[in-house]
Amino acid sequence: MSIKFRCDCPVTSAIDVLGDKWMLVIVKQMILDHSQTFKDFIESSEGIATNILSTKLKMLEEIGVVKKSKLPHNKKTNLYHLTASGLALIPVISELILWSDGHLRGIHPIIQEGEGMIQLRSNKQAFLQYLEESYKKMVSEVVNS
Amino acid sequence: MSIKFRCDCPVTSAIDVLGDKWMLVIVKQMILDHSQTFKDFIESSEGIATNILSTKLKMLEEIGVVKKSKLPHNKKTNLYHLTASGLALIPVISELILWSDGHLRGIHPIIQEGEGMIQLRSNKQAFLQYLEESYKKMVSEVVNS
DNA sequence: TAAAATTAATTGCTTTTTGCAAGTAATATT
DNA sequence: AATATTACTTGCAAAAAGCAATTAATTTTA
Repeated sequence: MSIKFRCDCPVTSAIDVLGDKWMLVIVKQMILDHSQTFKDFIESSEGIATNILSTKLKMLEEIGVVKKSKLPHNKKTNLYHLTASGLALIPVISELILWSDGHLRGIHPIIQEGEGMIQLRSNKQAFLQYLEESYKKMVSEVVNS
Repeated sequence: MSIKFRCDCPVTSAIDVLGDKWMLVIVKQMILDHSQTFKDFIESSEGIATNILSTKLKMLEEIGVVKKSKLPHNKKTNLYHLTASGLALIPVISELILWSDGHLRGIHPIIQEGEGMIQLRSNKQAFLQYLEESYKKMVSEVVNS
């Protein structure tokens, strides 16, 4: 099924493909938690259902954010990794973290204040680079095994 | 109706309140188009239905992103303006523009390349400041009339 | 000042999306 | 060979989104 775009606005178009309850959450799990298998996503704290995960991973592939692969010796486990387009969502994810940190605590006080958030606050650019590099390193380690 | 948060992750929490087809589109219309009345939002190119606009404006108020007001001499027209929390979404909106610009043209070639996008590419920080200042100026001009 | 138009909604109904529970099929482990 | 794991699919229920029509208050115009 092809994607329906409402208009030519870049913001609206991004929301047409990523604006639902799950697409960016899955991308976040990849960037921050290094989730890469179906099981990894299922086990994370948001509790996505298997049918929805299956659908959303296909959509992420379709829009070019995620690439599916397998390791040569394992015919069962699929690996889902971010493409360049997926890695380019790191700044979007980071700005959402900063916004929640600054403006959502009033109505949702338990938002975590992890090491990542502290680093992001003090040096955004360095943190963006760290996320990208550590993700790429993880992928290369998994693929060379 | 109170908001349901899935967990303590700042990204997921932001998506719990803003992650649907309309919330950030409405915020975008305020930031980029200076939409402020019910009619302004209805007339913009995304074509939101009146019942959905009504619901979403209430949600934006509830989470503190928007404030509703009236001018003293006009009892009919409501004005919807961004709060500090709403203005703090400018970086999120800007990163969505940059991502669409760089990674969505392959599947959606008609994405506009306006003056704003060119400025955003060449000097992000200056453009963020310009958006905030011009929005604040618009509000103050409307309120002093 | 009465009629028409505008603004900001609400209501009823249909379609689409999301979510749950159960089941399945292939592969891997014990 | 039996059991467990991974990655799904299917059927059904609930929630959200969307359309069309209506409403009520206010403002404009004739």
